[in-house]
Amino acid sequence: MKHRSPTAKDVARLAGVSRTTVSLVLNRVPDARISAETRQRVLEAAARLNYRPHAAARHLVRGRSEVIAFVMRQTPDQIFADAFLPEVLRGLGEVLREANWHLLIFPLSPDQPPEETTLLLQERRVDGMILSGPRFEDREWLERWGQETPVVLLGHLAGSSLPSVDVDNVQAAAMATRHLLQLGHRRIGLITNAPLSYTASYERWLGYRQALEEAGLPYDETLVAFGAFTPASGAAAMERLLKLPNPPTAVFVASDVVAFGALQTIRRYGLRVPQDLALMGFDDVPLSAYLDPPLSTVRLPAQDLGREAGQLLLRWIQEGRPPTTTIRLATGLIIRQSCGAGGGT
Amino acid sequence: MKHRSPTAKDVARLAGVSRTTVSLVLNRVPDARISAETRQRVLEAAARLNYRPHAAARHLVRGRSEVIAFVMRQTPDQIFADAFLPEVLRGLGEVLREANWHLLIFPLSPDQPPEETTLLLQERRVDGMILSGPRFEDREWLERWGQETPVVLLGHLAGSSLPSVDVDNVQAAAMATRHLLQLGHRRIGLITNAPLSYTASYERWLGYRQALEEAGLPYDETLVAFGAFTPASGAAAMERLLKLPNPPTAVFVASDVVAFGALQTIRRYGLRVPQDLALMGFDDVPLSAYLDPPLSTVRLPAQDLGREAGQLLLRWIQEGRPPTTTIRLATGLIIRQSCGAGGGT
DNA sequence: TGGTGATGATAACACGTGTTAGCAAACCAT
DNA sequence: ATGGTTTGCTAACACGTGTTATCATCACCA
Repeated sequence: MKHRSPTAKDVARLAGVSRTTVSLVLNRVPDARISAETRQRVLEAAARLNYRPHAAARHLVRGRSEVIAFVMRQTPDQIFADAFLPEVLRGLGEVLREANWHLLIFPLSPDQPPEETTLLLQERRVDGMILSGPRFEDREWLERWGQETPVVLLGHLAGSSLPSVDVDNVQAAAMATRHLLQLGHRRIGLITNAPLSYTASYERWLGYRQALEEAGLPYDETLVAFGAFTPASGAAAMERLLKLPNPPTAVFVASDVVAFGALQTIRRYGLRVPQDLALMGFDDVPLSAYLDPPLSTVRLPAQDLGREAGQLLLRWIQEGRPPTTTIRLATGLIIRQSCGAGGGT
Repeated sequence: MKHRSPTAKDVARLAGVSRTTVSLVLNRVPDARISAETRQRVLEAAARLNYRPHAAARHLVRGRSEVIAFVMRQTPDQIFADAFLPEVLRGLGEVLREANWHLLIFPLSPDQPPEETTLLLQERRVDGMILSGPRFEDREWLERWGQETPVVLLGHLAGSSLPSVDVDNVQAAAMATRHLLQLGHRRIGLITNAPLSYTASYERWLGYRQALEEAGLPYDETLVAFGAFTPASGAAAMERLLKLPNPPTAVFVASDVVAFGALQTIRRYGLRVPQDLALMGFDDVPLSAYLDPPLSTVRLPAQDLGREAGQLLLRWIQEGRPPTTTIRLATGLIIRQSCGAGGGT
């Protein structure tokens, strides 16, 4: 037989007090006058019954679910490229656990309208959401909802006033490109991680240009090829670069996963990395260290991204007004062998 | 000013009927006698107000949250090895979306006691859970809770009577090993994906033995080395095998990720794959196709795993009694170049 | 002795929904 | 006309909690 789980009424009966008293004790209401002896009895009764308040009842009366949604606005391809998504969730999860909040996962592929997520809010299922990988098309919708409802962007959306957490892509891409420049390369190619309509992609492209400009080098459009999340796209992009009459001596691929495909093409052309062509990736996917040669790349503070996003959102919910902050986390350059500057084996 | 969201009472007022009628209409109660004209008025009012029932209120009165938990019982290392976890979530997400249920993510690292998840159930936050990567230590706990509360295992736990969904590891490992046998190898090594205390690891080891036995070959303990989720562990394991006086001519690595490390060691020893040593992986991690040489491996139906687990759990919840089913999904052999049977480039 | 606070606890309401029992009117058959 | 059935709707309760207003008791002081 199913055991009905104990309610506050049961605790009250066992302790010989009213249900109100139970509530006052267990919620530690500051200015409630309860004698030490009664308090003790209530606590013991609750412990003996192993009482836990019913989340829905609490939600109903308090107006808070203590749940937030993590909306994944990515194609399967992107999720696959986002190899560090589990890390993000881990950071986020830690923050939530400390606050005793919970996380609802809501996959929302780009062919679905963003309106579907508003159901979560209208049904009061969640108190706020983190939108991972916002898209340009979402702007109008966000503009309407973002003012009254807590939303934090993970990734960036140009022109949006919503608080967001992201990596400093421009700085990171510039840093990676500068490194190749310092190694003496003058013809440096770029393979993007995605079409430029994606903010992250655009910003990395910007960083690449910025580094070239600093070095007094012209921007050569033919040296830029476009990837689209997958290794296959990287393979095709690299092929285009290698077929140039005057191919680059180094290529910055703005995604490790795309770089895997690029590397495959390089091998197919019989070229050696880094001797014939230096390669630099982006993301520091866990497997990059195990490529041949190990891939130099840019490391993202994935766990911190999740943590910061969670803290920002909780702050908004608890304080009632949006923090105007935009957080940009710094990245780190990971030098391995593929760029030609590597140390040991 | 925050707009108070409309309740059923508002709809009732606008339609000029009682709240009860609104509820009867919107829930399509079968034997409720409502005139077509009234029904119409209610529907219009609800649409005009954009009314959505409050999930918590519904939950409270119905006794159902329509949320299930996905408990990730993995170390960070394992999650990293579980590169197809996003795929699992996608399959699961589709099933839930169709049923209008939701998914709560609950990370539970192995150093936390499983009891923590019971809070989710005691607070009635979820109606059931999918335990991904159950551990031996969880058995006692599952035995107590699993009888009264819906839990589906993703992965397998020996001796547990709970419904589970998993890959047929024995068959899969035997298939992989058989393939190497058919290529003429007689000294075939095994590098496990994890210690044998992990069921999946144990079963793959079993399949390996089974295939050897079928072929009339003795089981040679020295040819078995133990990995532990990471490439580094694979590198170390392979090193041990290569240092043998009579090393194997082929190695089955029961995890692609571990195989990456193994491959690195092979290279370090100046050996070629597959000419000097044939290699076979397991999991078909997305990047395996882009290794040098592309890794032959076993493909897991990740999306189906999630889908089946979701369906099983929903069935249990809706029918009120546990399905005694244990679902074992078949795998597929992916032949690339690393085992020496590969076709073109 | 009567008034004033402080102390300790509770009755009663609210949150928003699903559901059961019942009521009034209309309809039908005898 | 009368009694029974069907039709269309609603009042009232339940779910489990947080919170406010109120009540009883007792101590204290003038």
